[in-house]
Parts: sequence; structure tokens; C-alpha cells
Amino acid sequence: MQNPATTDETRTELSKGYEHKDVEARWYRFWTERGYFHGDEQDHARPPFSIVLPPPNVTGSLHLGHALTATLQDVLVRWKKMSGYNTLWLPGTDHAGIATQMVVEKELKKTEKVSRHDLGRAEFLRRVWAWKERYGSRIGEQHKALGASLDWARERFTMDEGLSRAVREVFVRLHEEGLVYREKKLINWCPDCHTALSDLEVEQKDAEQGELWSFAYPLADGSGEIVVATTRPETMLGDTAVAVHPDDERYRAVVGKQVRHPLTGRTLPIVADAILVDPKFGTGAVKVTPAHDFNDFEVGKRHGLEQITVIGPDARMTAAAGPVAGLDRFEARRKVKELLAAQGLDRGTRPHLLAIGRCQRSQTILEPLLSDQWYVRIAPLAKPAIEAVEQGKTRFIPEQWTNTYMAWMRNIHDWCISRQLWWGHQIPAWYCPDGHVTVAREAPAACATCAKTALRQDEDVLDTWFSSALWPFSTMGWPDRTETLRTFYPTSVMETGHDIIFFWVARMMMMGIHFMGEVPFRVVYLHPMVRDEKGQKMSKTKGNVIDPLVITEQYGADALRFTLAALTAQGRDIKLAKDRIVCYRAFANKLWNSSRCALMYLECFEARPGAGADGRTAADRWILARTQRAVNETVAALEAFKFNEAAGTVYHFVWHELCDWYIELAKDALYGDDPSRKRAAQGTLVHALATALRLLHPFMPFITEELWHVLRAKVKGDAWPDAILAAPYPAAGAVDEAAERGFQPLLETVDAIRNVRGEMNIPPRAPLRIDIATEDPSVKAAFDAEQGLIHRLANVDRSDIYIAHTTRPAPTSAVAVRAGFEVRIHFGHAVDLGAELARIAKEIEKIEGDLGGVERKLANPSFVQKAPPEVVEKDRARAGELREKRGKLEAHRAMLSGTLDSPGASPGRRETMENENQNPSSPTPPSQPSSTASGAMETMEKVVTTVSEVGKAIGTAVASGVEAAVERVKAASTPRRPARKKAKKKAARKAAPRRAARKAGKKKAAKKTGRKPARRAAKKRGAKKRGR
RNA sequence: GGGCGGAUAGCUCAGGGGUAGAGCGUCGCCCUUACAAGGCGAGGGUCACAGGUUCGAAACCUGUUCCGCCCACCA
Repeated sequence: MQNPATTDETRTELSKGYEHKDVEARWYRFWTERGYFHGDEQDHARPPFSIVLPPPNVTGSLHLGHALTATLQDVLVRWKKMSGYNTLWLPGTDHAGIATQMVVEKELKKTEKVSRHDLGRAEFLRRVWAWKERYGSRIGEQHKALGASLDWARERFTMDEGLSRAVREVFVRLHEEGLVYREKKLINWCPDCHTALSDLEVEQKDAEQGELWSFAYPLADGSGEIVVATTRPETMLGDTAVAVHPDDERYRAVVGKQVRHPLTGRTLPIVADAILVDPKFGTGAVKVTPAHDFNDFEVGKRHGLEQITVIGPDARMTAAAGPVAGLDRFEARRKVKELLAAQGLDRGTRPHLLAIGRCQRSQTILEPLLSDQWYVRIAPLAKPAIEAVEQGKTRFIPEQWTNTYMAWMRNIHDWCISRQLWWGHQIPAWYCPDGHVTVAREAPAACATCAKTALRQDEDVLDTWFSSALWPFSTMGWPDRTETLRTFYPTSVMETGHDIIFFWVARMMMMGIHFMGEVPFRVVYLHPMVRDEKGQKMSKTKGNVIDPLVITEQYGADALRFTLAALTAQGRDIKLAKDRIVCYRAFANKLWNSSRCALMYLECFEARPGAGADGRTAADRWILARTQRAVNETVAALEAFKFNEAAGTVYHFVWHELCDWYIELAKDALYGDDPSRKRAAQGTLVHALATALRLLHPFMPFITEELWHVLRAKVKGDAWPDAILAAPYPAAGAVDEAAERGFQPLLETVDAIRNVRGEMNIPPRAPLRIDIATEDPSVKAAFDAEQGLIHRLANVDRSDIYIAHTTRPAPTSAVAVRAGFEVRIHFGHAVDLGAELARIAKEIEKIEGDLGGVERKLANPSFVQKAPPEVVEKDRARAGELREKRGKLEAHRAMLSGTLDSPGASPGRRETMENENQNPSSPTPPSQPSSTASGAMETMEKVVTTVSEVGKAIGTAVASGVEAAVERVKAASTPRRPARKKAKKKAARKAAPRRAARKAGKKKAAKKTGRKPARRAAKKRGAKKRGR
């Protein structure tokens, strides 16, 4: 690999299209070699910002969840770093007990045809470590390919020495405090993984169709029977009681009696238990199996019942199961039913929906099993973790997850932490031959109770999540009091998926508070789940998995990152569609090309602060204001964790403001001879582009770093930091609103001309003459100064632009009325009057729809009285504008239809500029006619619409003449509203007729079906009446 | 059984008491020398349904219907 710095510092030209492969390979090393990712624990001058990467499973390969995590965290970290923080993003991997053990076991089975038991514990662990050495760095490399600015020098592994020490320390201390204990209880057992699981690792799938089978227990005294119902007949071999409700009259007489077990001959008591039994369910009598059911276990404790284990760890029936001993649990189920039926005890079956707990990992149906396990007494740990969130020490974003966290924490059960696996932290507990337990940090020489030697360490390992719970501080060197902890704990943000709130977030909270005396993170940002484009979970079996590595290969890491960020809205899962990625790859290309374009214009440009400010045009000031606005919005969005808004803001700014407008606007100055204007435009362009690059850097680190260097070399920007990552993030500040507002008329004029061209099907290059009329001196000044951009962007010759107080009505013209000014477009040749009339009619209809709404509001006394004055004032102004617009458009329409009605207008006749000039109502035209326009006239062949066609188009023609219209215009007040975005205007134009049409449609539909019109419409009509 | 989301353009989604938005797709016109991975323009909506609050509701409240997701030991 070449030295990236030299490669790019000397590069002043860019390839025609963006090739992510050329760029992305280069920069990661550049950043790491310069130590940009290093979090400095000695630096107390800058405020700290730290994140610990949720450690991916060491077996893992990068999937979209990781990619999302990496992207969002990198966005935060790079943003904060550029904003002057001392950032630390700490990487690492998780040993992932069951997952890893299973992966390696599977591989061993495949390659060597051996099981872990064949190898023995020590040898098996050696193999797992070897596997970890071989593949454990893979996911780290994949994070690097994404550009993640992780501090690799601090990379940790949950089973490395330091973290293992932290695990033992925590275990021992909790044990000393009585918060870790060992007890024989029922646990969820996975017969496939052969281990205990915590409640959280049990998946309750949708209720499955099963059956509820009833059978009779004969009373021991032969006086009758009691019928019980069960979904698990095989467990009846472990029954040690039958329970009924104490208030149940049906069974009052038998409580205290015994039943005889039909398969074992044991006798069982009939007990009364109000908690377990719902008399309305089934027969109201319940078989009780304390060793195989969580409820029954409690009943057994209440009534002192025997616990008989009839299903073993391998899910086969134990010797205690008598006639079915040795059978698999499901075979036993059938057999038990047969045996009981043979005795005539079958009392029927009915279908029953039941929820079955399955192993999260193997999907095996779990079995409650009575066994000795280690537990964390959780309530004392949960309490402060609840309080910390109540007190706002840790904040959840989106906020709704607070409830989820609280609900779980308040109803928490003790945590079973021992696992019957080999891969993991072996429990630091030793047993002496007498069975005494010694818990210690290191292997003790003798039993703490009886001083006997020959101790045996507990063979079980700890739940993987036990070590994960310590991650925010164990990775920083705890239990030592390190400088890193002092500087970077608590971490600033925990960013992870909401699927592990309980597994991980809650447990980190508890452990962090308990051992550090301080919450582990200030903010928990929970990102959405990534699904396929149909909203389905991605899974290999469905075949809908999008592999981030493939995406990165095809479209680039920047495109993937930007896509993920742009789709990350709070409170909704991400549906990832390929075309979004394609779209953002195009964005990278756009950015690339805009920089390429800028480079072309930057010959002889030197970046000197403030240089060229005096030559700035309105366009320069406009884009500078828009740049600042984009900065403000992006920063605000990032601060609120609104990644989609931040990404969307920069995207829109770069593409639609900087590229679509400003670069085009600036070309005159950039190509031109005026050195001061040129310098100003260059400076403005560089500023806007460099700002955009910095804004974008956290989202698209590679391309922005590349472009930064190229641009920096070109402009000889010695004041520029030599890496964009080392450059300051653009700071929020005041926006020059006057510059934004003042430029709006120019943009709208270009917009209007393009619109007319498009609507009337006039080719982009066809010559036009433009009249612009305004009575506002500042607007006029803006037009006078900036004719060039109308020329450039709307393809109108400078000599064909005429700016005055009024426009010159002409039948071969179209009119666009905007707030405070009016644009008349003269086609200068035969024109399709029908099309223009239709266009005008459409526009007037829209305006009238809007105006109707506003006028109705204003006519409503309670609106005027109760609405805030500024709202009323706004609507008044709007009504005025709309009336003005309508007046002007109607005058135009009247003029056009007047022309058509005049004797001269006949089918097939061509309207030319000449007869336009002969129009008595039009003021004197400018003295120099456009050569381009007249030349083109010859070649233009356009059939004029016939009078009858036009008649159709305009419907009922306006009766009023031009004079009347002009009068109306004058009468109408002309309050100005602030300039609006072009999109908004368009929307407003569009909205009105549709609304009107919708209403009309409603009425029509109502008439047809005889239904009442929708109430809202009725209400509105009512309001109108009341208003009058 | 509880709880939490969601329902807005053909699709994917923002927005959020005061003029219904974006991207993609569609249609029309442009190879204008940064970019056809492009430019310009257009069309496209009963903001799920029903009530309520309000001068004003897509937004707030209540209920309903669908769609997700969590939690829960009912035999």
C-alpha cells in the first residue's frame, strides 16, 4: 500500500466517477498510524466522550446489526472528536459461551468426528482457544472495513486475564455480601445444550396447538376417583399430590384423602391450594409434580411434598419413572396414556393452545429440572438501578424504553448464573471432600470450613452475560483504580439494540452502580432492529439476509453507513431496501463530482480567511446562509440522536442546494473575468464544500477524508488540519436570514420559468423573453443585480430580461405570480394559448381553494377572537397575497381570452411577437429585440389552438376585462410574507384543488349512496354559515 | 392476560395543533463540458376507522380494526 498522505496530497484531479474501492482501502491505516483513535486517559483538558462497543461474539461475522451499531457509534465518536472531545471508543469481543462452544463442537464433529467428551475438558478448551486465535480477529477486521474509529490498543476479550480477574472479583464480593448463593431449585434445562438457562434465555413462541388430556386418579380408599387434566401426561410419574381449590364444594369431602398412583402404587395426598388451582379450569383438580413444574414446585414447598425427578438431563425418563424408565419424554407421554387407558382411567382429550418454552439457541423444548445452581440475589441490585433511572442519572432514548426497563426491573427474579458448559469463566468455588464450599479469588489450598485439602473446583462456568455485565468497567482495568476509569467512566452513551435491554443494559446498570458507585452510562440509545424490505426478520432460512460485507464490496462502506444512518429513526424498525443503498452510493458519487467540479474552478485560489468577502454576490451570501442553516440543523439532530434527520439534512443541502443551485449559480462568476467576484465565488464554494465534507465526515468517513485532502492540496489551505478527522466540526451559529430571504425571488423566478417551460412543453433552450415586475425596491435591486443567474439557470438571454414596475401583457405570454413580484414569460412566437389558459385556470383554481379556506377562517369570529393574533395576522396576509395573485392571473386570463375573442384570432393563425407589439394595451417594448428570439421564430412551428378548443379549456370565461382586473389588483392589499421554500410553495399550489376535488368527491359519493356527507365537511360548511 | 410501537403518495418513510413532506418508482423534456450513478418539469394523498377536545386535529384524548414487538408459571 502506498503512503496515503503522499498519494493524495499531490493529487489534484479526480476520476470521473467515484470508485469506493480506490478510496476506502487507504484511509484506515492513515488514521490509526496517526493515533486519531486513541483515547487519552491523561488528557483532562478536553471533555471526555466514551463509548464501549457492545462486544460482538467472537464467533461472529459482521451482520447488519453490527454494521448499524458500528455506524451509529462511529458517527457519535467522530462527531464528538471533531467537536473537541477527548473520545474513547473501546472495542472487544465476547466469548459467547454456548454459541462458541457449539460452533467449535460442530466443527470438531465435522472435521475430526469427535465430541468434546471424546477430547476431554482441557483438550477441548485448548481447541476453542485455538479457534479463537484463528478467527477471533475476523469481526474486528470487518469493523475496520466499515471505518469504525475504535481504539484498538485497548481491545479486550471477556476471557482475557484482566477481565477474568474482574469476573472472579465480582463473584467473590457478591458472595461475601450474600448476593451470590447456591441452591437446589427448578431451573430451565436445555436437554440439547445440556445446561441450565436463565429465564431470559427461554423463548416463548406463539402458543402451539396441543391437547389437554384428562385421566382419573382412583381414591386410595376405593370410594371413587378424582379426574385431573394435563398437557404433560408423562410427568404424572412424578406426581406427589392432587390439588383442588379449598372453596370448591365438589371436592370438599376428598381434601385430605389419598389417591393411589395407578402406575407406581404410591399414595398421594389431595391438598387444597388456593393459589395454584382455578376451579373453573378443567376439572378443577390439578396433578402436582414439584420436580417438573414451576408452579407445582411452589405448591410442593407450601405443602411439604416430595420432589421426584422422573425426567433426567438427557430428557429421558429416570429410573424413578417405573414402567416408562429409559424412554424419551415424548415416547413416555404416549406410553403413559396407553397404560392409563388400559386401566380404564382415560377421561378424554380436548384441543388446547399452550405456550412452550424453547431454548433460545437450539430451539429445543426446555425441561424444568431440579438441580443445584448458582444465583445472583437480584432485588438488592435492582433497587438502585431503578432509582438511578428515576433520578435521571441514566436516560433512555427513545424514552419509551424507560418503561420497559422499569417494568422488568421491578418484577425481576433471581438470576441463575451457572451453566453446565466448558467454555467460559469457571466458577471460583471449590468443594472439599465433605462438601463444604470455599469461594475465593484464587484456588485455595484448603477448605475454608474444615481445612481439608484435595479440593475440587466447581465444574460449571458463568453465564456469558455475567462477564458482559461488567464490560463498561472491566475493560478499563477494574478492579484496579486506573486512570482510564477515572477519565472515561461513566461512559457517555450506551448504544445498542433494544433486544438486549434485559440481558445486558439492565445488568450493566446493576453491576456498574454496585461496583463503581456510579451508573455505567449517561444515555442509553436503543437503535432499531434491521429487517428486510418487507419488514421481516432477516434469517438464513428465509434467504432474505443482506450481508453488509457484500454491500460494502458492491457499494462501499460509506454508502452502507449513510444508508443505515439515514434510516435510523427513533421508534421504528429499519426496513432495509437495496435501492436506498444504491441511492446513497449515488450520493457519494454526487459529492465526488461536485468536488471534482470545484477543483476545476479553483486554479490560483488561495484559502485566506475572509478573502473575497467584498466581491460576494447575493448567491454567495445565500449559500453561506444555507450552509450555516444546514450546520445548525445537523448539529441539533445529532444532539438529539436523530440520525435520520442529520443525514437527511446534509444530503439535501449537498445535493439540492449546493449542487443543484449554488454551483450552477456560481459558474458565471467562476468562469468570468471579474477577479473579485471570482475570488468571492471560489471562497464561497470552498467554504460550503468543506463545511459539507466536515458535516458528512462522521457518516461517510472515507470519501470525505479523501476529498478533504484533494481540496486542501488544491487550495493550499495551510490553515486546514491535515486530516478531516482532525478538523473542527462546523459549529452552530446565527443564520443570515436576510440573505436567504433576499435571494428567494431569484430562485422562484428561475423556478417559475422552468415550470412554464415544462408545462407548456417549451424546450429548455428555446428563447424566451422575461418581464419581471415588482414594486419592492429591494426586490428590484436583487433582480437588477442578478440577471445573470436567470440567464444561466433559466436559459434566458440577458437582453431578453426586462425588469420594471409592471409587466407587459401580451397574448403570447404566460404569467407566474409570486409573493411581491410577478414574472411574465413571453414566448416570442406562436404559442399554444389553450395550454396557457388551462395552466392559468388550474392555478386560479388552486388559489381559490386556498383562499376559500383562509377566508372562511377569517370570517369566523371565534377564530379571529381566540386564535393567537400572529396566526390571524398571518392568515390575513396570506389572504391578501392570494387575492393579489388571483387578480393578476385573472387579468392575464382575461387578456388572453380577449385576444381569442378578437376578430383577428382565427383557427390556425400564428401569434407572433409583432402582433403582440401591436397590442394597444401593452406598454412600449424594450428597444432592442432579441436576435436569438426572432431568429428562432422562423424555425418554430406551433399550431395555435382554435377558439373553440380554448373555449373548452377555460370553461366559463372570465367576464371581467383587463382594467377591472387591474383595479382589483390595486385594491388588494399586498402584504409580504417571508420567502418560503420552493417545495412548500409547490405544495401549496398543488394542495388546494385536490382538497376541493376531494370535497366534491365526497359530496358526490354521498349523494350516490344516500349517506350523510362526512361529518367534518358538514362541520366546515356549518362553520361557514355561522360565520356569515 | 398485560405492556409498547406502527397504520401518512405506488414503495420506503419523515413530520407533528395553524398552507400535507422527502427519497425511490411513474410520466414528459433534456447527453447543458462536475456528475445519465446526471439535470429540469409534471402527476400522485379521506394522514386506518369512529367519537371527543379545540376558533382550528393528520397531529392531543377515548374507543375500534388490522400489523409488529416485548413481558407473563395458568394445569
